[in-house]
Amino acid sequence: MGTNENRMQIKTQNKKRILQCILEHAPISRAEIAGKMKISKPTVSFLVDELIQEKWVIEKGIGESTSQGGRRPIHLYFNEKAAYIIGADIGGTKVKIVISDLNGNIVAASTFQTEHYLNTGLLKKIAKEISVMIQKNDIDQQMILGMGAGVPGITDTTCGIVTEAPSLNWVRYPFIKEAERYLSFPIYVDNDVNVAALGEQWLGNAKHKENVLFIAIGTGIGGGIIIHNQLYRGSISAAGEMGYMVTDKNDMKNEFKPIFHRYGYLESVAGGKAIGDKLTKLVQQSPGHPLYEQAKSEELTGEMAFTLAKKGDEIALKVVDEAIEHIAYGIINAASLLNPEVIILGGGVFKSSEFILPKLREIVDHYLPSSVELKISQLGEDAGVLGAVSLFLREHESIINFS
Amino acid sequence: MGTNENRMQIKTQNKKRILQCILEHAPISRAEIAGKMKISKPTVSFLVDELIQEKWVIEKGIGESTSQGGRRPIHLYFNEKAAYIIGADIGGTKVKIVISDLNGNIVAASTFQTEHYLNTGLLKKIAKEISVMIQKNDIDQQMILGMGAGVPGITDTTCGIVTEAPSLNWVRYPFIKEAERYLSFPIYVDNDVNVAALGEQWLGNAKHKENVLFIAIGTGIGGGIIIHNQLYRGSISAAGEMGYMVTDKNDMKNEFKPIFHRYGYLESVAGGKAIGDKLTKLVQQSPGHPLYEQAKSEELTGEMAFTLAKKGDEIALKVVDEAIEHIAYGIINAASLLNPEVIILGGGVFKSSEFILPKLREIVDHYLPSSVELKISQLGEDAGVLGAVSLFLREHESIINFS
DNA sequence: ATATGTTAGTTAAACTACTTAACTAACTGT
DNA sequence: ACAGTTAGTTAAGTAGTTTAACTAACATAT
Repeated sequence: MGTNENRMQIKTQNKKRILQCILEHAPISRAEIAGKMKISKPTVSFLVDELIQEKWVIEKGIGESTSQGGRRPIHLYFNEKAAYIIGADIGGTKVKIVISDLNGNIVAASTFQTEHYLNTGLLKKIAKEISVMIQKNDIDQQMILGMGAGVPGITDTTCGIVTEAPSLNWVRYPFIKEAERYLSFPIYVDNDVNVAALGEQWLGNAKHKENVLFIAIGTGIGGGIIIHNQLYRGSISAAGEMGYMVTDKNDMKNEFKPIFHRYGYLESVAGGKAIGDKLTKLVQQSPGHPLYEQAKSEELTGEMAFTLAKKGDEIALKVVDEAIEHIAYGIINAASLLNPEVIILGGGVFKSSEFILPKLREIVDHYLPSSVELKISQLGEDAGVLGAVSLFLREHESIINFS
Repeated sequence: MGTNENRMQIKTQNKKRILQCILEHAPISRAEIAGKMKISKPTVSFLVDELIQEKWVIEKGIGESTSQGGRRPIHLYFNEKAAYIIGADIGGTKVKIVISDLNGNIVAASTFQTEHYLNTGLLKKIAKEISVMIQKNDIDQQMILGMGAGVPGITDTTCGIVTEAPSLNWVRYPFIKEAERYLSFPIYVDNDVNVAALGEQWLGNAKHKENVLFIAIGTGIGGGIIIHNQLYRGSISAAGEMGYMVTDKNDMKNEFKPIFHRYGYLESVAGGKAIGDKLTKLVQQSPGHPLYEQAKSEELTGEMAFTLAKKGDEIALKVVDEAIEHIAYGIINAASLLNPEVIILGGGVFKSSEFILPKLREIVDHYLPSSVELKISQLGEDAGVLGAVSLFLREHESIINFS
């Protein structure tokens, strides 16, 4: 009957704030915390003692007195090894799983190809893989807090259902419900790009930025938006769908047919697949081109286009430059609207970042009134898994849940 | 020394939540509040009694028992007349001021032309106008909580400085500091479009929507973004600058020169001024056109273009249709990225909404995968002033400050 | 009419988690 | 060794909440 919510809340809240403070400013003393957080010294001492008992915090070493003397402070540290979290990046071609500590240090990692398990139960395989990782690394089962996962599709994060993930053949797939059949800890899912954005904000190039746009350019083009330090998913989890942007009004009318839903204009002219297709088409019309024969029998890829372009191939250069231009206008549009502190570029295409970034910057800086920081994903391949860990940390209601 | 912040906070917070609950669900009883908010009955009773003492809440009438009997509940109402707030919409051509009660009912309104007071102290005039309004309507000075204001320019809301407002000749104008010279209550400023967005969310077509995009198309084009029920201003207060969007890659390269800063591509092809200019140019080349002579001596306006287009004039129709197309692509781009619940169209151009809206809807619905609610501003001319009132209510730290 | 059950709102006591004030511990400099 | 300073603890007090038990006011059935 009734709840202690009000009374409880204030204590839990203070505890969380103190833990957050220790995490950010370690090493730090009890006295310093009391000063910073405007909580009285006895309260801080009491709550810190509880946190130490619960293993979230450790005392280690003592600091120096000031020049005016005084007792030396006891250093408090966040105990990053207090618990572990699983991060899973489920892609169309491969699945990446890590076990991470609370500071995002990867203590174990594993990868497998998606295709072999698409029909035989992907989550069963994931659970098995996790159990192997736990055993191999001799981790206490009890110390695993839970799992975060990123999936390539529209996800209803509140009920844990993947609305649509074409590359996994999932439609209204009850991800969390399925996962809970094999895994006995709490699980959270979100779109892979959103998750990657969280990763970059936690440990990458968007650290300490309140408003972030993460743009992933792989086969298609997607965006993850962080606003006021919070993931913004939109009214129906469709925020960040940059692939649907229109950067050329006339081209739009002449060539583009929005017949295939889930496939937007910008993707159709600047996505990885689109670049590959266009290259294939042009090379097929150019006898004498080094890939002329190859292009007759198979589709060339976007990656090939960038490799060729870097070598100075004119056809590839043309294809690539045009794609870059479209992306630049997409970025201008997004930045005009969102005015983020930083825009992070990720996804497969950006392995050629040294090649692309200067070109992008030139166009963007030229047309945008207020300049934006434009950076490449710092975590690269790990953005997904670490973001998944971050997702868990943010969503899970526990002492460790910072906002 | 030290603060009672922790203890105080929880009480104030509960009080605010209760007041908010009464505001939303009036008439409501103490018992109902206790149930809804999960606060114990004695606490609710105590806090409600305080709120009644402070005049925020009034008891009025009693409700019916349930069919199973029981004491009849006492109806609690939010006392919308507990205090009054000034809302000011400062435009390039006119200034509109209202005195509003706490529910946004306008109890007094006044308007004057901006130009006469641009150099002789706009804020002094505003203060004078307010004082006249207060006297005329016999309002107790003490009951005025403060003022919110919207200005047509980039505004640093944290320190109350208008960074740039071309139509007012303001550069780094210390708005709040100036205002406080003449007015003795707290004041908040923000960009006019942001403020209008707040207005629509409070009392207009965006009511109860968490994520809103307000697009104002007047001389230029601007946007106001509400995300997670909070105004999103961007990293340097430049969010929503939709005027800088690019909807036509080639046109961009050929014609558009971003020479004049603070003037974007989309504005340059679809803003009110741009429409007028284009019409003028085309009419000048069309001898026999009803406005042929007029166009030689003066610039035609965007409004004229719409009036003509509605009558079926082919030249105007062409100009207007092209602008609408650009705006539609702008909306598609914005909606792709933001996926808001609703997009509200406001600003001068949308006096011709019956004409424009169907055309816009057709293009947008055709190219956007997830359909968006596209609506005209419900508050119209009052969006600014009422939004300004809402701005005050949100920003001001008082019992009335809901989030 | 009266008894019974139900719901609204109040009162009194208990409890939680905070604060202040005064303490001890441990250090620097003269 | 003594004064001055800072870190952390202890003890008492306080604010704001809760629970439990109350009164008030109603409907329905006997």
